[in-house]
Amino acid sequence: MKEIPKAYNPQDVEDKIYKKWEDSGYFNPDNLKLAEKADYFSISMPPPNRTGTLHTGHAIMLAYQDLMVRYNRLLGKKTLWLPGTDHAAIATQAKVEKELYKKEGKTRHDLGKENFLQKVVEFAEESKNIINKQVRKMGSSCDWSRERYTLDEGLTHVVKKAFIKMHEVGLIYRGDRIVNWCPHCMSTLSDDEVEYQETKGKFYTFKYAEDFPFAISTTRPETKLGDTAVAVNPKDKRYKKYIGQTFTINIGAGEQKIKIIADDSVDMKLGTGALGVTPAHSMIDYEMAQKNNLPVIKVIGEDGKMTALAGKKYQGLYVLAAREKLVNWLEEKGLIEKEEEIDMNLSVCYRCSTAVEPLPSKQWFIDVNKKITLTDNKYFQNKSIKEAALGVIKDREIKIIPQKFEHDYFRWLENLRDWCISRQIWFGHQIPVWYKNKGRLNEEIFVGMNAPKGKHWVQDEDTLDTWFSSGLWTFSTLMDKSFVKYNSWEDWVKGSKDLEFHPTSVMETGYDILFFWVARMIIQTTFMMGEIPFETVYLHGLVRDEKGRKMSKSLGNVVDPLDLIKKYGTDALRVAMITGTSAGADTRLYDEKVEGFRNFVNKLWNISRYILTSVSEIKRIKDKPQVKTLADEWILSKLDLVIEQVTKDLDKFNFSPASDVLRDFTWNDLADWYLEISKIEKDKDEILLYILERLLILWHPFIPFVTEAIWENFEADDLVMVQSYPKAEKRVKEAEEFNLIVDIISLIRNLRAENRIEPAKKVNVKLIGGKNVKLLNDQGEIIKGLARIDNLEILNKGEKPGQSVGGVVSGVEVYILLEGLVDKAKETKRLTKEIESIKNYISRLEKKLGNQEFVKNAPKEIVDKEKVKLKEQKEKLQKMEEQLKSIK
RNA sequence: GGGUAUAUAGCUCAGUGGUUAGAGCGUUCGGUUCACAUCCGAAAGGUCAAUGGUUCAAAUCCAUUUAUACCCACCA
Repeated sequence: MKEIPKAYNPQDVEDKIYKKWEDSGYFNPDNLKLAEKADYFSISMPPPNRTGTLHTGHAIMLAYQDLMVRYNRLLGKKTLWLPGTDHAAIATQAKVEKELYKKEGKTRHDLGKENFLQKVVEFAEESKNIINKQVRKMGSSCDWSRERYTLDEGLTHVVKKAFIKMHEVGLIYRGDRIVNWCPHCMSTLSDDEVEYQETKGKFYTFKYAEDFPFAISTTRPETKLGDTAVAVNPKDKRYKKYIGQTFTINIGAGEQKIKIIADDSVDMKLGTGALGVTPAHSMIDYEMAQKNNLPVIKVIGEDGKMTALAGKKYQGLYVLAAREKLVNWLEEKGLIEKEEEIDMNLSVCYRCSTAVEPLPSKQWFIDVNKKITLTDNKYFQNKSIKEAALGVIKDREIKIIPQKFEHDYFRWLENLRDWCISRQIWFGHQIPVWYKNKGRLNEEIFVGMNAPKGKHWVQDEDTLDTWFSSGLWTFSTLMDKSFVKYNSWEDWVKGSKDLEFHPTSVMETGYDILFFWVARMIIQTTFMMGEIPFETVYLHGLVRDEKGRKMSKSLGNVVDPLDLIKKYGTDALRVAMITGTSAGADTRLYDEKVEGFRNFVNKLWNISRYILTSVSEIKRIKDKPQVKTLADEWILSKLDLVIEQVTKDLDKFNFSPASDVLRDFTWNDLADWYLEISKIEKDKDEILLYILERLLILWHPFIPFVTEAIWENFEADDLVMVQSYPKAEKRVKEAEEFNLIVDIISLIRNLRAENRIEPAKKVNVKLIGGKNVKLLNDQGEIIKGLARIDNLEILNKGEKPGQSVGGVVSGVEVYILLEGLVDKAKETKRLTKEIESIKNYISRLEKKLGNQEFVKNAPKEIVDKEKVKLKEQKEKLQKMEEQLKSIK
């Protein structure tokens, strides 16, 4: 007999086990021994950013996905979990820039594009290695042979194809628009990359000039240097007479012509009810300017400083300095009427928290409203991107769990504006567009896979939004890495065997990137493939600290998943993150919680140790062993119920309840009760092994390491990760269960009588579904305190099932209410009560309807309604009576 | 400003119209050489946020209120 350590030590086994898994080749579906017509199950791993290390968000995602993947693999499906990483353009570049500045005091421009990119690539490679090591540490059973990277050759090729195809049908266009500009990253941002911070701001009310007829209000006086109009509400009597007039002012930028325009969107109550229109630096103002044909004057540059158009006095100043200077000047001139402190939301860059500057700029956009028709694509038959992406969720082709997020998804899409996809970043997919004579009148543009022939073609310097490539992730990763042998896109798609795993089965990710990523995958995949990217979206919540706060460096409450793994083991961390939470709900993670599951893992280890060391021979038990006592029958039927419940829960993505059920069975029923019995009633080897074997498989998706480590004791057999999932046997008849309980109670009495259990000690009666036996008097009221078995007269075995077990305590008649597994008594009682209640109701209804006066006088609808009710209740009654009969 | 959640034991959470509302942790008490102190047993602890309504029956459905969280918009 092999020595099994007293306590489970994850550190000793995890790496070894992972290596064993990886060496087995079973992460790769091609190596699974499968039934011929096996279904597939596939998940694309959301690629972690190559920006450093994994955090708890990654850990929870890996735990969920590995759980689903292992479960489906055990079910015998052709299972693929495809790993990879994301280059994360802005994020990665920003990180390297920060390091560079910290270490060498240099900017990317000091290094030059080539040298800088070299550094980024090195950093990204290093990050990848760290990340992949950590993904392994989490026990992820993903197929490393299929690992992909958003910047690898194949994917880059797909990205270009996507751009070109979208351009061809007119979805991608180049245009002048107001974009969100981050002066620090020196790049555009999409609307979703802008965040808001609550800040205190000053709300100034002033006149442009002494002779200007009224004052305007703003929080950003410096932008007023670029004003070309003042907008007022057309209903506003104060200003009606000025509409259409033009005034000339000079606040430092030279002569500015200000036209008074009317616009419904102006709030008459806010400030003076007059709004200075700065077309170049506000989205709304820009729209007004378009409507009214106003000039756009750009007074703030890409570097966040005032431009020449802002006037000599202000040129070159940062916006805040310019603001101060202008306000001082206005004060001197006595033009300021009011200065108020207000709370406002400042737009900031989601990467570097720099204030975002809206700027007019020429960029590439995806048109979300243009209707297009594509051959062989059912989603795009005179449909826009918006409509197609709405349709797949509305038609429930894609299911979102939890469903409440569908609402958010719809609202986001409905309000979606054209998506700006060009970024002024060096690291990423360079836009596949070449120019000749860029910016001149005779400019030529070429869009294609490679540079066109001929001289003087220069490729667009910009790169694509990182989400443009991630949006293609589910299918691009399944296409052959090498496309060289294919002549066309169609050939490539046809020749890529792995596309059999597409659409992927599940997309599991955090709800925080529903818009960023999930929505874009839907958009781009339906467009490129005429296929949905995934069938189900499972969204998990954010991981928070013990107090429910977001983890952040500044709060110092960041939990490193690796620390927890070191302390408690991967299994404990995994199950701690999944238990006690539901889809879309945030999870709190803290030491005590993980510790609790470490204790459980150790418990399972010891249960196994006990069984494996006490049986005479360790072997697999294929068929249900022979039942010798009622305790055997009980534990085996309980196991069946557990299998049934767990399977049902996992199929419905209810992970937490599944682990609860398993834990309850393992700890309360098996360890605390049945193992104790087995010490007295001998000859239970087969049953113990039978249960252990199945229990390990059931637990495996949750806690893969410890289950595999224990499984190693079944030496002759393959890994637990490729066993077949247990199926529930036919449920034993309820009467048997009933008798079983009675017998177990008898058993306890006998044990007492033989002095094998101390008579004074209260007996553990948790055997019944983990619940206590409670005593009721004949009124059905609880007699406080636990049933002392000593005081009970156990019923005869022949007692009719469906009734409580009765007895006498101190002269009072009592009933044991059997809860949990055997709930016949409970169910009977409940049904009887309900039936009585409904009967009562029915008789009242009948009486009412039998009353001629009521039928005559009451409105017809009410009478009809009552009739319908009566019918419904009668049906219900019948159902219940049948139910009651079936129980009896 | 618009929206979406959430509110159940000291804490973290189950409970998806039907008995007497549950679990884990924590607390208190008792035990423990014999698989496990990373253990075992027991107890205490609840106006199910408030109010009103629907229903034969409400923690559960509806409305209002209060509190909290998140998302979106606006930022004149």
